[in-house]
Amino acid sequence: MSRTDERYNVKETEAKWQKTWEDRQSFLATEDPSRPKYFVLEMFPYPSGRIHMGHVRNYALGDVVARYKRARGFNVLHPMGWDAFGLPAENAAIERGVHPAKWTRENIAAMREQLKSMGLSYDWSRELATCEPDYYRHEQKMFLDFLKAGLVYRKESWVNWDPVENTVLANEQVIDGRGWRSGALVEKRLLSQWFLKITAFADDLLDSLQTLDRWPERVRIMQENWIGRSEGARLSWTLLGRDDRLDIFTTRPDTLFGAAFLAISPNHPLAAELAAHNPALAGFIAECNRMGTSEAVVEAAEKRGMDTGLKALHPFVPGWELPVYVANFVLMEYGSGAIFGCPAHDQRDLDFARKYGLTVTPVVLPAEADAASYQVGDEAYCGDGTLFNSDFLDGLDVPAAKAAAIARIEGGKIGEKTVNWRLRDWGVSRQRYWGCPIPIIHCDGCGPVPVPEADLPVRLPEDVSFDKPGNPLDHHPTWKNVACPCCGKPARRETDTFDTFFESSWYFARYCSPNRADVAFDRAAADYWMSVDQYIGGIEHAVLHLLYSRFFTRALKTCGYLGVKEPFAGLLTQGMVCHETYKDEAGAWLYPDEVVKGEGGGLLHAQTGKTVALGRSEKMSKSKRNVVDPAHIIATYGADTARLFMLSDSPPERDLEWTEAGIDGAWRYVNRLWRLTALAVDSLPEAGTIMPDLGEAATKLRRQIHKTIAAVSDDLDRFHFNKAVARIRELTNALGDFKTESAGDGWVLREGLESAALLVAPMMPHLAEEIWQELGHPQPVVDTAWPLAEAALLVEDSVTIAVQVNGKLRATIELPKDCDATLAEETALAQEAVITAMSGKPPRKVVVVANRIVNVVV
RNA sequence: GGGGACGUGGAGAAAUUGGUAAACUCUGGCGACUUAAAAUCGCCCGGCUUCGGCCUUGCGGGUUCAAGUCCCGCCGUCCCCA
Repeated sequence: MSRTDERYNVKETEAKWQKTWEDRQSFLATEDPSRPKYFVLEMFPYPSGRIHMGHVRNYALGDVVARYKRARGFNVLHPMGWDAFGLPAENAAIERGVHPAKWTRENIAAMREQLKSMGLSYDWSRELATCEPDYYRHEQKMFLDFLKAGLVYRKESWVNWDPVENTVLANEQVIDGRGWRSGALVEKRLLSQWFLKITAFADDLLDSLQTLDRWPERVRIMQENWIGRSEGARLSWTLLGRDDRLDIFTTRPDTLFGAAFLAISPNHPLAAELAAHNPALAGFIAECNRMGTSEAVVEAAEKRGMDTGLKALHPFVPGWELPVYVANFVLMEYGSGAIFGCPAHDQRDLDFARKYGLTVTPVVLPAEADAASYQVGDEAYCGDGTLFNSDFLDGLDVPAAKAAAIARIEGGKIGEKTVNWRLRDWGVSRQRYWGCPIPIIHCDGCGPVPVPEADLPVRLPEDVSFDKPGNPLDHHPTWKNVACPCCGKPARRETDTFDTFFESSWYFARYCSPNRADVAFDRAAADYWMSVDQYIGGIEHAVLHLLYSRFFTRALKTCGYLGVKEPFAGLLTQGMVCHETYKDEAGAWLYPDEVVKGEGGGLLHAQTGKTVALGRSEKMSKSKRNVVDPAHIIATYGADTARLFMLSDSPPERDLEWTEAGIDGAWRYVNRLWRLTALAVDSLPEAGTIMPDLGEAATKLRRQIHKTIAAVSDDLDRFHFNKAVARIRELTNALGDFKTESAGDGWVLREGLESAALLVAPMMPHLAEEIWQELGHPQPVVDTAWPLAEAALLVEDSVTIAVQVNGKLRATIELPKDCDATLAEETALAQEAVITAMSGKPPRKVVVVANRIVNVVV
């Protein structure tokens, strides 16, 4: 049997190299101050039980970066772990009677095997799972340290309460106002909850975005909007007939002379007070509270209000009384929960004024408008202009008027310039079992008391039952009954657990010293590895996870845990993996493997033979059944093929279209490169032979080899993986077409195959190792340095230049590189096609761009 | 409503600072090998053409010797605030 008849044995080969790497401990990371470090991290998965294509893409991308940086001489840290707390485990417990801990640990074991089959270069000795006490004990300590540092407080806050399940629901578990499982109408309840003071760092979280120059612009913009800094003024108004005053926040103090009303939130204390004696108002407030209070709902809803009968006195105009409304579009959480309305220059205020017949006085005059005739119709004017109708502000532009109004406010001691934030403090209490216990004990005498550090961790009891609705920690017979650490009297443990974003806010740093039991971080190790040099994951975490982690890192720095304040120096947000969708005649979704191609090219149901309707390509999701199981793909084609497909065609930040044809194409390439090597290897000179004299064709191929090395290196540096793949394929095509006729030819072919193996190794590590070994190298690729391009081969001595006449391509000419402009011009003008195109006219101008183009203008 | 991204062949996509549009791949077509098929290999594949060329990067303008790339105005799709 000749070697060409052999097939590439994926299964054996991939298993062999995975074992080799493991035996050699190739990816074990240790601190080594003599080498530059590189910390590359992919967002750790929730252990749902099986990996999906999104994981495959994420981890394939990360592994390319890790292996490439390793080959380039960096000391690489590339760890993996499990975001192991969360609701699905509790759902499994309720639905299938399996304990969350068992369910989670089994899922982790299954997914670990799946990840290992991908051949990823993780240091598995650093693996962590957030549900284990040796992980979460440290975050209980952090919480207590944050408490000492004044970064934690307790306050009452509204939650979604499911009265049937006796439990709190996350916003996404409330569908059309009802609990997702029970279907019961959700109630709002006030609960005492713990908050982390993320707003204490609002300024720095915003300003430091500018230093994150290796983050995508759009993620920075999203965070900027989320933090939402706005400058304005706090202003307190006198209320007629009352001793107290009403504080409002405004970003437009310049428009105070256009004020028509004041409005307070339905949840404002003043509203509650007035409603006590006013049933109509109480009814209106109740109605407002049935509507959601999110900004989105408020924006969309009709602007409605009710006059309280109260009057407020204008701060600048004696005797000017304004009505005070309760209005549904004023949020208690923003500013002070009260505003003044200037209808002419704010759309919401205008809608409101028109509805309730309030006066609309314009005070900002647009540049071209006439002061005498200017009026505001259905659209408020929010642009720049000159103040009028405004007493001491008349004639000023908007910024100057703001400053002048604030100066007058401050002078009168009725308010001050202030900055307001959209960002709210982070409520971390969850009324859930499967999470990290909050280390607090409630004592009737002493109040909430921190668990003494010596008693940490507060372990989650495993002997719980999910028979009853509600939080199992609450109805555990003994767990919550403890003595107060202060007075020793009977007290109760906090039964709330942390939001699971808590665990993911510091896991990256834990990888630096995951096995230290006594401390969360070994300072020397953390100082060496942090920050993460490249973080890779989905755009869906652009705001919450990334912002919480940035906050947490700052809080940890404040408490002396870490030396850095930014967790992630570089960020790559990958696109989704999409697939076509299919529906049968009844309109039910079909899995891709239920669909076959018919004779005429139409789609048919594999079993019934009935027509299948093709839908648009969408993100793979269980509900639309447009999913392909990575395990099946890897079992059939191998990890390298799956990885190659993930990296080919689309740039990483864009969505990727999964196709059967595409995976076939990747599979063909794997075999092609293998076959090319297997076929050629016997006729090649030994590895390490000195370069003989080369013929013209061999020299040309060498140039291409070294240009490819340079280009692929550059592509990988910039995460242009699809371009890198294209260039390696181009090189492979050239190697396949190359005819070896002399010893020199064989030498260059070897150089080409070796280069292809090394270049492709970050993407297809198993195949690369196999080829590399086949080519006679005893040392694996994983311990081989990245190839370097010979600079002399990157420069061409002649270049092809385009010749245009009036901007239209007429000829191409071959010229020595960097040649004289005169030579270029003369050669260009001598071209027959150029002469024809000029049709006898003399050139008016000739533009010569060296090594690129000659443009003749006639 | 506000903020952002994107729009290039039948499809995914390439195209340093404005400088030869469509690299690489998929699909499709033709052919070779084969008893046949698979696999593999070779050729073709934006449109029109009087075979000289002409047109073509969502649409309409503009700047420039030169625009996929820059500017202005539209249209469409997607994402975030949610």
